[in-house]
Amino acid sequence: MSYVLSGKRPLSEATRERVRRSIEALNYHPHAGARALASSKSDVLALIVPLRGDTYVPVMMEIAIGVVTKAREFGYDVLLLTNDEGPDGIRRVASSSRADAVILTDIGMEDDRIATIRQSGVDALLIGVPADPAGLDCVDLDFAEAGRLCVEHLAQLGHRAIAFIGEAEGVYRRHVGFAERTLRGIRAGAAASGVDLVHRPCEGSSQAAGTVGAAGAVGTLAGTVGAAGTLAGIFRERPRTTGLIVQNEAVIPSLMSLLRTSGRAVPEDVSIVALCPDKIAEQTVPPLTSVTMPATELGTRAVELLMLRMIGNGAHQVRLIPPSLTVRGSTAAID
Amino acid sequence: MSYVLSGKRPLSEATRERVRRSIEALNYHPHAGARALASSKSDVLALIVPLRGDTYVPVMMEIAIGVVTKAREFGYDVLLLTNDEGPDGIRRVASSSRADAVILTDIGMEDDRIATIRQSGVDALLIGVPADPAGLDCVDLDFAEAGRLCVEHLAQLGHRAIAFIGEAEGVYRRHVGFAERTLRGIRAGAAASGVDLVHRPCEGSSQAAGTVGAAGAVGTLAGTVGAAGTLAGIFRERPRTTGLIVQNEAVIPSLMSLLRTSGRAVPEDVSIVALCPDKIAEQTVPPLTSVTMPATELGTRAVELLMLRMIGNGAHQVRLIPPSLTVRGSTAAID
DNA sequence: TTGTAAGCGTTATCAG
DNA sequence: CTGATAACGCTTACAA
Repeated sequence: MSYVLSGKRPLSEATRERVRRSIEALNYHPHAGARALASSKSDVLALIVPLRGDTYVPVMMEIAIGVVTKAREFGYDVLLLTNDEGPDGIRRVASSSRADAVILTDIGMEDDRIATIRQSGVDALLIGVPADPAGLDCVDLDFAEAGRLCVEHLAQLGHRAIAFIGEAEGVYRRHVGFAERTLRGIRAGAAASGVDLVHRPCEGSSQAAGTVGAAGAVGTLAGTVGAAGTLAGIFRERPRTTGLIVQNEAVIPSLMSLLRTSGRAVPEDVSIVALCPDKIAEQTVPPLTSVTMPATELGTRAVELLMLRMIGNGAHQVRLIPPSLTVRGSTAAID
Repeated sequence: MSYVLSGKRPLSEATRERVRRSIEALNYHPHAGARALASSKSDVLALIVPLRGDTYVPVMMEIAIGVVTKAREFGYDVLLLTNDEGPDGIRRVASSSRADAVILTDIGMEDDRIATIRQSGVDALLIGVPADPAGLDCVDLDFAEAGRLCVEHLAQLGHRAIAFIGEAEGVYRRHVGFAERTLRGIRAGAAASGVDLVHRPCEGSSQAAGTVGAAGAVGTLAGTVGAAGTLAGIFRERPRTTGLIVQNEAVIPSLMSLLRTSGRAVPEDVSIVALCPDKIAEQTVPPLTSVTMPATELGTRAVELLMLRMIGNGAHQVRLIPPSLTVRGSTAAID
């Protein structure tokens, strides 16, 4: 017997010890491949991350760390795939038995990888929620509720005109779930509180970001608007705007600079609430009131749910993590 | 024969076609485990990333993307490990043949994982350079040269008093290679140009970051200093400082804010040159003159070199990527 | 409680 | 050029 039956069947303490010694003496190490072959389990999870630049990177990394750490606790290793292989990547690792299950991120409302998952029957877990999550396991922050929370906070402080500075335009065009849900939540919140709302997508990327003060034109990508342009536009169209909700973490620094440059003090003249990891929120001056983006937790929960599913747990589920808003220095009551 | 000998030996067009049909008909997919067992090659690379918070995350992520993308070109998959397994992680994947080689990041001058690599004889590639790279393959940005470049640029613009705002103190305590080399390069550059230099570690993390303007004390971690404290200290001790070199990308936003708050204009009163990814440098207002951190390239080069080694390429080597400085809006001549 | 042997799906070797 | 057949190292079912 290949010894290390690690509890698979009753063993006498005698042989158990005998085996232990041999395993030491021979410096024995089970061969992962052989094991996978015989047991038809690879003990590997595949994590698929986007390689696009318009999704905020630190969040992805935190998710990955969370996934790897938690997976190890269950004895699994994690294979990292980028999304440029598309649905084929999933097929590849699944049908070659390189991985036992896949974890997807950056889920679109109508994600083309979902069909592949349904067909191939791989165990899968989505970090994010598609339009139709039937028969799928998903984890995500409750973005709609998060959005609502932001508006509510601002409304309670007396703000009547609010602008939502969202993700890059491409994100909405791709119908990425979290972006759409946030927007929906914010709109609902605005309607409920009766506050005036505008939504402006905003590029987080380089060239379009901010060129106020530097020589040069604003916005390099045709039709897209960076932080500078977005902000200017907002105050031009709605001069009475006093509340800002920001989801695109990449523009936060520019935004703060631009506000100061244009003579608007935070939070005296304008309040900002961000939807981002706490780390980011705490890093600015003043620190930002924010709804936290619990990236690591998303990763760990993903693995936990996936383990349940692989154990054969019955019902598929969409687990939404309730958002929580932390008041910091960037929001204040309006006079 | 398991058919798909993919060119391993001469085949007649006849059988080749016969095989192709069967492979289609049976929806055949080679089993990775079986293949690994028989060929004793897993076609997997292990990438080990730190999970510590004081190393800048976006850089890690970019490296990972670079590694995965390039690895796929060679038909390899990438296993993601965190460094909390330490040397054991390496041993585990190597001795179980889960991976054919490992790529290490966050290399310390005296990295304890190096001993493990030398002993176990795994093919390895370090992204970073330890004190003694003999017998090892390494890739890294030439940080010493990068540091020198920063000083030189500032010196040429006429700055005589320069401050280097470095990584968090813990990074130096751990003797992380890149941090030490940068410092060395900067010191050498300062000596060569005869400019006055001070070096100040700076926490990039949350609480210690900046509390100017917000109620509360500065610096939560005993003995460490955040952006606010660091900056204040610099101008208190050397009021004539006009040049800043920043390596800790996480503090850049706070730094810019703090400078503005304290009434110092960039680049009129103080020039800043950063050592960070272009994306970050372009995102601020004004955009930062910087020496780029070619993270993706580091990842791709790592894989390329590793492939050479696995092919059996002879000599070990340390490949240093020459740094390049891009002038943007944050540096100007001092009258 | 323990030994034995039959696969698991490839690759590699050795005759034809 | 091609078809068998023995490894590869482990799991697991089946006897003992």
